[in-house]
Amino acid sequence: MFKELDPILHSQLRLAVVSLLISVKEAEFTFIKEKTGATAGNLSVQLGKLKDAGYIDVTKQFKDNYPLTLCKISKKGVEAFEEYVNALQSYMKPNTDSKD
Amino acid sequence: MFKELDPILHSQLRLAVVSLLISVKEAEFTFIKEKTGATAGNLSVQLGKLKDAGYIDVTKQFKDNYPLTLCKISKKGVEAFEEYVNALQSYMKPNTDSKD
DNA sequence: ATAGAGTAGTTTATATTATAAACCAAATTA
DNA sequence: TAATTTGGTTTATAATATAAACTACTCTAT
Repeated sequence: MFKELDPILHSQLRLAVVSLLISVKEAEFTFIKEKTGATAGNLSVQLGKLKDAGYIDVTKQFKDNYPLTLCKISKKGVEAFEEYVNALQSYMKPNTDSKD
Repeated sequence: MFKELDPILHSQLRLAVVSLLISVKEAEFTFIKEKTGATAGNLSVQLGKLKDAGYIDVTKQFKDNYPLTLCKISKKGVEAFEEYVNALQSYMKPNTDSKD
């Protein structure tokens, strides 16, 4: 009846990050922070979880002497997002009676 | 850019309950338990939260000597659900560039 | 050269949430 | 009348999310 919702994506911030990365392909830590309105600490933790899950690739560099964290969505991340969106349909369209 | 997701509904079980109640109008505790696959304890807690939020109405009766808990979606619940689904669109359709 | 403020994050501690286990009250069955 | 079952609730614990504090630098002004 109701599909499982990937717990990695069922988090407002992580979902926003993945959603954002799907549209922009690559983004800096601070850019994501601004767009999502997250605090740096929270974002740091959630990016770590997305990385651990293999949903994003994180590369750390230096730019103009400052540390720079770049994030990219992975194939697995795109697939998980699509699957998550698909699962949500089962909650949003309650009367799609496909024999439970 | 990303809309807030109502924390009351941003829970797999509570969302399933509300989704279910929107389609059936009224349901018994055990029916909801079966349909959602939740444990009784968890369901009891989450129904309490939905009730406290005013999203559902809970009436307790007796039927054939046994206690019977009936749940109905409220107007507020329907509205919150619609608002939640609407908010989700901002995550699912990342390129709907409506000036952040 | 060094104190103060700013950048870019990470770590840690705390609050919140979800879940499971234990419990309660009554009814049914053996 | 002693299990067992029904229909839950409460409580304890595990998992998650978030904020606050901290690290490690860099830049600027004195």
